[in-house]
Amino acid sequence: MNEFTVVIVDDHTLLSQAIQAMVNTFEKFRVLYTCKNGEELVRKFSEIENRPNVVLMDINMPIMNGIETTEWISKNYSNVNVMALSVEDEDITILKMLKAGAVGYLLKDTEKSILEKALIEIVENGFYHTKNVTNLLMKSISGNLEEEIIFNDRQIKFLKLACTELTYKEIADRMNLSPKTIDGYRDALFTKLNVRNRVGLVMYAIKNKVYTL
Amino acid sequence: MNEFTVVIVDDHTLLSQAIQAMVNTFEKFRVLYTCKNGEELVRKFSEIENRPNVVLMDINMPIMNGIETTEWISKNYSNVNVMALSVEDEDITILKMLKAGAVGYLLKDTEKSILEKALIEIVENGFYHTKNVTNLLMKSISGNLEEEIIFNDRQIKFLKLACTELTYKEIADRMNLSPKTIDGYRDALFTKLNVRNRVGLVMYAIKNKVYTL
DNA sequence: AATTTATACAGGAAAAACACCCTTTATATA
DNA sequence: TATATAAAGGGTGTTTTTCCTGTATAAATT
Repeated sequence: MNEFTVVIVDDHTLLSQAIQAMVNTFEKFRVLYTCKNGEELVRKFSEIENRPNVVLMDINMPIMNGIETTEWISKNYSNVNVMALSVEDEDITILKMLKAGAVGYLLKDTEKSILEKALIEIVENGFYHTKNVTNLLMKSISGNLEEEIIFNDRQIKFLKLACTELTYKEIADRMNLSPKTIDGYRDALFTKLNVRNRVGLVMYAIKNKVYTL
Repeated sequence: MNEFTVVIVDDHTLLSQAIQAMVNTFEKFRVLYTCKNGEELVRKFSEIENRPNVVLMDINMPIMNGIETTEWISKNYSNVNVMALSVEDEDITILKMLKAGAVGYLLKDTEKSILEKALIEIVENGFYHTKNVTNLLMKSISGNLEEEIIFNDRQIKFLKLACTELTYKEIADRMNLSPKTIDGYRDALFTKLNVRNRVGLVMYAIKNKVYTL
């Protein structure tokens, strides 16, 4: 009997267990165990000999998120297939997961039958891509994709503080820098992010999860 | 054979179907059908004679959200029990659901066994409250709870515009008001929301979903 | 009829934010 | 070794924001 094994990583226990129940109804698949976050998966991988064929990976998780975890799996267990299972359909997030090594990306509002089909495709062909993801990949190779903006540590720290009610002077104090330096940081980010004022910074930070509510 | 019926309302199809599979494994319960949002539930309630004993209700949904839907059910079908099933553990949200008539509030990171227990409690006793919810209710009656802040239409419009990169002068234009009036709106909200500056307004608006990203 | 309450708006001052241009000092890198 | 390049920060000026106090008017209450 040819049965494939699945591990589910999601911090929402109920969803995790519900998906488990669902996957276990699929003829060819069986759930080995579930994890609440990436850290738990790393631990289980070292404790348990039996490695799964497929990992169903949520992205937004505390401690160690889906992208980091996928990178870790790709690096250490390249024969384990990771399929992302997320509510986010932001291009950048999807690309990050694919770059991290995910071989599929499903939204949480897909049908049961699609999940089964995707799992089968993955174990048979090594990947499953929806139309959306394929289009995204096409956009990506043709360069029609705004590339990810990279920040250094200080910029991130500044951006986070800019999302508080502190004045720039107070931010300078917190970062042990001259207010003039903060001026520079701000102006550079205005240009880089193409925004006019602090509200633009705040919105960017929130939308791109630099600042978490 | 004494079987209770359940309806699931959630816009994430996969979760919806997975919970369905899970609930169907509970001895005493059977899922009648699932809905993607409140509107669909209203339609199904009018089309299908058989009404469920319990509705498992997500809160964040497009078109008609969990709170509105719960209100509708409470008003029109008081014998149908609504249990909220959400990722949000904000006091205000929970209270809104309870006020709307929900007889239980479970977070999505609870255990399968808790869900079953909650369902049994609800059909047997009419409610199921976790420790968190009970504590919240206690806080509520003792008045140790910051009450919900109410805004009028113009304040909401202003608050939304304050979340954009427009200056107050530009906001005044959009609202066909004098910049000085906008000054007044702003200052009143600063006091009301207890914030120092525009970032405070923006953060409040986002956290309380006055402004949607 | 008198009083409160809400709404719109004015003037003015001080603080903060924004814009631009320029210098120094490391650290790479061609 | 000459030359970028990145990071910190000074100078100056304008605009915007923030914080006051105060007025007028209409609607709602007492």
